[in-house]
Amino acid sequence: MRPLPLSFYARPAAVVARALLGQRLISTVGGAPCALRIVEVEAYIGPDDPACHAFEWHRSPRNESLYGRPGLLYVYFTYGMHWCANVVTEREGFPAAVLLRAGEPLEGLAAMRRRRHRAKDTDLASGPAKLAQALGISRAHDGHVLARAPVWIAEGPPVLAHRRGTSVRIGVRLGADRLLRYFERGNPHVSPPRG
DNA sequence: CTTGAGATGTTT
DNA sequence: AACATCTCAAGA
Repeated sequence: MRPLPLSFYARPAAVVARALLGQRLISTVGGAPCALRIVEVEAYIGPDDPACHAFEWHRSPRNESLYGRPGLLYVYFTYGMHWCANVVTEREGFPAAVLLRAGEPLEGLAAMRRRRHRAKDTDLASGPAKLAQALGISRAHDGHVLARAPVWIAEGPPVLAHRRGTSVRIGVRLGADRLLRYFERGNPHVSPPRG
């Protein structure tokens, strides 16, 4: 399927986050095509956001991709064993991104189950590290342009506002006042809490 | 359904 | 010491 234009990502991170709900995330890592419908995301927005990895313009080899052009993948390693995938947004030089938190499996279920050992379908990609693992995304894909293989996003039916839920971001202490998590309400592939 | 602990390594 | 997490086991 045809990738979204890179101009899609050159907007405020919260706008891109909401627009990403319902889009199709595709991976051909490892050869087998896999596709997820994006059902949960979070925005991390710039040097004033204490939960953003680039708070106060912090810059290091780890988060270099955050400062790149919109449409790049920012992949980071966390908790000693997990990878998480973000989409860089806004403009080059301004660090803002959308964390891809959960997806509903559409294609390539066998390959995703292989990478996710014993997972039920609602456990294949219902969390950021699960999603990255299901699609085979890791360090090798940090800085990859989301407009070509092996990872890209194609157009899908958007999640309309009345089906959308909003909450604080999961697992963050600083910046916990901001409502920057967006998800499709009631979808069992969203990570808890699903309300 | 919930809670709690352990795994594991990079960054601060 | 904290961390944008997951899994398993145990309890309600």
